[in-house]
Amino acid sequence: MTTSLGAKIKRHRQEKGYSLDKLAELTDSSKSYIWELENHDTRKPSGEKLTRIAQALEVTTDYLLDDSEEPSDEVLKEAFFRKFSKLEQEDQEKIKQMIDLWGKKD
Amino acid sequence: MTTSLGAKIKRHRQEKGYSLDKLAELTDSSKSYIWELENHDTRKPSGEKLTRIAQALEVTTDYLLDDSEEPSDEVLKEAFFRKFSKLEQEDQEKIKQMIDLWGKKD
DNA sequence: CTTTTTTGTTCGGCATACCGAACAAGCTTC
DNA sequence: GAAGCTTGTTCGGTATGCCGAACAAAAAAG
Repeated sequence: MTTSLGAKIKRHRQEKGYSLDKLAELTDSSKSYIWELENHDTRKPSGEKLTRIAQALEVTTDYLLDDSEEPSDEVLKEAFFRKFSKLEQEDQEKIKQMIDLWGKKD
Repeated sequence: MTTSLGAKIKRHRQEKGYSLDKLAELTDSSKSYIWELENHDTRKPSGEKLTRIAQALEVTTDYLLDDSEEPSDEVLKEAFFRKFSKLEQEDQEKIKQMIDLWGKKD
């Protein structure tokens, strides 16, 4: 049961309640192109577009490209981590400390 | 200190001792295109090409695309991740929310 | 209902991703 | 030196990524 790139984009976009326009805006794309991606499986977006879309939908590029994979916890976690990487160093440190703290409680 | 996509490909290709031809073969590309990627920073490879290249060079697509990241960060990611995954679901959610919040400030 | 706003769809066209093949510039080995 | 490899470079062409803007459908407001 293969799930195409287009179907994945559509599913995650709708799960997030985004219109074509909204997702286009979030990814610096045109809504017509987003529509083409969803409905014509022949399209091969550039790495840049793909990462923008993956970020907006909070999944990984690898997940989007792989025809068979289901959105597992791993995928969501990785997408989450990408956000973390974008934070300022200082804030990253705070989060790390928190994780250390929580990790020790029982 | 930004490192462009082209520079990264070239560096990792040479570190692995691959010729243009060899990398092209590994990624189902033409060597002329690989050369263009390395030497013309205007190029924006498709998601498919990008993942093939990332696989051949044993790096991540995110690393290739992000202008600032250093390869050693990859190791840090994994360590951070392992800790995070050990937290209880509830605590993971809290961390997520915090990251979302901090990510939005500018 | 009619009008307005939001959403999805189609289409023509410019820019560029990507290729094959030819050309150059090193090498080795004779 | 020349002949033969192996690398890197250039270039013309085709396919397609991606856009804007117009059109259609549906939903919300009046």
